[in-house]
Formats: sequence, C-alpha cells, structure tokens
Amino acid sequence: MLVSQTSEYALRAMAWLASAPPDEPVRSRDLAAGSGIPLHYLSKILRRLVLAELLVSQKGKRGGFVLARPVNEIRFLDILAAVDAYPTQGRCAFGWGECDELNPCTMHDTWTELNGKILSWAADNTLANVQPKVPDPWFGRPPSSRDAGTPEEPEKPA
Amino acid sequence: MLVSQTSEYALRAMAWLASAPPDEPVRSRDLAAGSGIPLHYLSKILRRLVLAELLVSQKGKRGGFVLARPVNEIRFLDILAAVDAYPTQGRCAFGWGECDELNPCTMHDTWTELNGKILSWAADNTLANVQPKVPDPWFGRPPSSRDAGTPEEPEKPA
DNA sequence: CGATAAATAGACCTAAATGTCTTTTTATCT
DNA sequence: AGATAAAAAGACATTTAGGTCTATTTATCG
Repeated sequence: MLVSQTSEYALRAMAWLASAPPDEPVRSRDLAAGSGIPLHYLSKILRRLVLAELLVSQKGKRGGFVLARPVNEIRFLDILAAVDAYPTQGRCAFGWGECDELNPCTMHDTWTELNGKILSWAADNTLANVQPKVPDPWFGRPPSSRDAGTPEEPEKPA
Repeated sequence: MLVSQTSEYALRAMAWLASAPPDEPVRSRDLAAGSGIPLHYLSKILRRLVLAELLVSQKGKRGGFVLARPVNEIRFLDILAAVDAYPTQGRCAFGWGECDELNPCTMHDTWTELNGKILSWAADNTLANVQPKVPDPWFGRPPSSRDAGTPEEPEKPA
C-alpha cells in the first residue's frame, strides 16, 4: 500500500475535527462514529496527535478533542509526522544499501523526484484546504443524530 | 511506510536486471546477493513478475531470469501492479466511506492531486530511466566476485 | 462528596506482511 | 542415463500493523 491505514485515519480524523465548530470539544466516540474509524484504535491515534501538539484534549465530563491551532497552521506533513508515517527523508527508498547523494544508486534521481512531490504535497496542504465548501448545519453533531433525528439521545440508553 | 518493502524489492530487482547484459539469464542467487534482497523472498517476487510477463524464467542449468521486453517498455507502474502494490485508482484514500466523483468528501480534491502525481510518476518512468550512466565492466557478474576477485569461483566450494 | 462521563494507559488479540526452509520439478551437461 | 544446477512450489516462522478490551485517571455536574 502506498499510504498506511494509520496515516489515512489520522488525516481523516483531523479533517473531521477541522469541520467541527471550534467552541466545544468533539468526543472520540462521535468522531469514530462519524468517520468510520474503530473507536479504540482512533483513541491511540488521537493521543499521538495530542503529544505532537496538534490537538488539545480535555478529560472528564464535557471533554473531548479540539484542534490546537488554526486550520491553516496544521500541515498534512505535521499530521503524518505525528503518527510516524513521515515520508522518507534521508535515505533513498530504492537504493541498494549505501545509496546517498555522493554515491547515488541507479534509481536515485527518479526516486528523489517522486519523493519531492510527495513531500511538497504534504508540506503545502493544510487543514484549511479541506474544510467543507458548503456550510452544513449538522457539522459538529454526531452523525448518528443525522440519521435518527434525535440528536440528544445517547446510543446506549439501557 | 509510504512504499511497501515488497514493491521496493520488485523495483530494485528489475532495475538490477535492467543493468545486466541481456544475453544470459541472471540467477536469483546472484540477484539476491547483489541487491541485498533475501533470496527466498526474492524468488516469490520474481515469480510474480514472471506471471505478469515482465520477466522470462529459464529453469535448470544455465537458467535464470531475463527481462521479457526492452527496458523502455517496462513501466514502474507495471512492476508495482505485478506485486499488487498498484496505486489506488478508483477509491479516494481519504474519503470516509462513500466518497466518489459525484459525492466527493472534503479531502477528495487534494487527495486526487497527490494520487495523480504518483500515478504519472509510475506511468511515465520505465526501466530505461534507471540504467547506469557509466558503463561498468562488472555489470551482470555476481558482485561477490567483485569483492573476491575470483569471478568463476562458486560461493560454496565445499 | 458522590455519580457520571470523558480521556488515558496498557494488556492482549488478529491479520497481514515479511522472511526462512525444504522439497519438487525441469532443464542442461557429461 | 545419471549428475548437476537452476526455478518453482509451498509449508512454516517471525514480525509488524492493525484492532479490541478492560481498568485507571481526571474532570464536571448534581
């Protein structure tokens, strides 16, 4: 695969949070339900994003996650780096063994070309490039309420 | 990781074969020693490349592997496809669930941008972009002979 | 203060990717 | 024909990514 599942999850989660109103924190449960990411696995990813200071978490009642900075200051590159999916920097992925700038392998140039494209894509795009085009009154609500029509009701009433 | 180990191996192996003289087949043992790919794992990858008709294999004594076509007719894309690392085509990697052209997710455009760059890189580059710049009298020889200086001697004389 | 609701932490499981080993098949050479 | 040398096939082991579950901590509310 060219993009790991984990980095895809991280980008999706951050994109979701970028669409939520910034005043109140988003619970991981809602984020999981809305984005289709398994709850407990998502929690691990969110923790890493908190450690990378891309998110702020609030424990306890009324807790949840909020972006730590404005959307235009969170690059895709930061998100990928936070989950350890940082695009290869130093080493040439296709070099056999001891490939570097001084002693390049036969694929060094063409690999560097692609690597540069990926890096600039990740460095030039921020969460600002990802916000919804059309204002949606349901943003920030758990999407279960969108289906059921009863936004306040928890999913485990028993 | 952004590129799987297997697809990296496949590209390296093909690049190595592209550097070898086309008249005689390269043994997988030599290919493994030269490229640093584990022998038996390499064998599996080579078999897939044969099935994809990018390589021709010759069994028995004096056997080995040769490119099935001229270097400028083997695209990186073909190699990646052969080992099932084909860059994502239809689906949007960052879409949540039901993202497509008609109903795009908030990351559809920016993902499509990157995906297009990766695809064109893989489609536009062939093994011709990878051949060594400087002719090397040792190409096609097992690299162990390069170190030992006794090209004809097998590595298990006992 | 006690109940509740959230993140946090970490043990643990599963599946897929990766790597190793052995046997079988097939061709070539003497 | 027999010996040898190669790919082919496939069983098996290991590692890592991905995913689940449970307990703990921390905050808020009544």
